[in-house]
Amino acid sequence: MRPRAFDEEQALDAAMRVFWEKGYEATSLSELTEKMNIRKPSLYAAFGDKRELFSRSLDRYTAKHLAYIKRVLERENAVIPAFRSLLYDLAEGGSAGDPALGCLAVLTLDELAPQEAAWTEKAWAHQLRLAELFRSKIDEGLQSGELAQGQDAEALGNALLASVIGLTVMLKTLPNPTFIESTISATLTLFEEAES
Amino acid sequence: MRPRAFDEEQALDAAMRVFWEKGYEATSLSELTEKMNIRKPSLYAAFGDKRELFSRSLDRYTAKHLAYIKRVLERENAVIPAFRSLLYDLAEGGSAGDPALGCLAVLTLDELAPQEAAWTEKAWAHQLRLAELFRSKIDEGLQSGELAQGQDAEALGNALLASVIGLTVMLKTLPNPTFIESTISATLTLFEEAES
DNA sequence: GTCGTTACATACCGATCGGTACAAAATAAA
DNA sequence: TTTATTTTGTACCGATCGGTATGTAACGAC
Repeated sequence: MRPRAFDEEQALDAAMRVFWEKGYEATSLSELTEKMNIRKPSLYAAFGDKRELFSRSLDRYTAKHLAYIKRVLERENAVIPAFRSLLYDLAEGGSAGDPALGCLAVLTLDELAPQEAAWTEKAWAHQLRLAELFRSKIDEGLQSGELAQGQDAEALGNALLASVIGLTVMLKTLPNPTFIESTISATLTLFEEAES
Repeated sequence: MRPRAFDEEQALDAAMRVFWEKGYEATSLSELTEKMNIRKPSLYAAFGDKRELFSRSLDRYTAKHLAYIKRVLERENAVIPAFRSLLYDLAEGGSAGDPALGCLAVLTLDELAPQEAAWTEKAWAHQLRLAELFRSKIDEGLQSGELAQGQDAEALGNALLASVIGLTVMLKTLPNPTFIESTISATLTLFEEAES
């Protein structure tokens, strides 16, 4: 009967951001309630416990992240420029504008792999969706003739995903721009035609 | 005057292993003392606090890891087979024999980047040493004629490092072998000659 | 207005966290 | 054998952890 004094999605966004910055273990309820600007009982009433809150944060993150990657890949029709655009976008911090933030799904894989199977499965499923996205974009290039026949779109997509993950992790330390630049340009040579 | 009842390096190895499996935050002193098989006062006398113990564990890890990578790359004279060997070795769990363990240096970058600059600098310095190792191996291939001239050894090394990091993270969820196999084979096409 | 219900803030819970005081035990030097 | 010194195990410290009991405030229904 008494209405919520806070916006649930807004609070969830704040929680997602904290988990994104610090990971699950290093995030305390005190910091969560502070950044979400609600008190603990409200948090527990609306989201359950810390684990459920993280789970919902991760869901929200992967949904937004997938949409963001899809959007970036669609900015360019041609495949190689599209991936070049994606890689440079990531280097500049992607949707959040901060390269040092990294990726919550990757952090979940890395930090929580041994201990929380359900979460790492979520995070991995997200990577598989990205791989599928990559593959379908590459398929477009194969059909349009931009890419030479004989390349394995799925394998290439997987390799690009590995590169994206690796690059994302490296960016957390803000390496110098020439390092990033050279890494990206070499990564894009994955698209060069293989001479069987 | 009273001698140590435990071997310091052995205890440090045990600590390193726990941090490696769980990360810094999720590792408690209780678990450390249990796995190291020493009591807390002994731990603090020998290693300082938890942070110093982690720091020494990380140093030990990077030293061993660098030596391991170097060893693997030297197993094959030719560059491409050497990197193929490295990637498949990682897929089978590397020196520890467990792919799901991942890499402590990568985990440090990912988990501790915002909060502990000294550690992430150490972890990043390690990645730079790996990149340099990759570059010098690639240079060998350029000089021997195995690789076509005109390739940027440093850029290629960086891109391979990104792939290795990404692959390592992916392996923490034990994806199916065909996924890994296709990722590796596509990654190795980085060595295909670029047609300027 | 009154009532029923919900969300709110405060204040608290046991458990565990990282870290230490202290005294017994073990050794090398004398 | 005594003594000085270090390590050891136990038992404990304050702080913080995730999570909750409780009473009050704010609304919709009537």
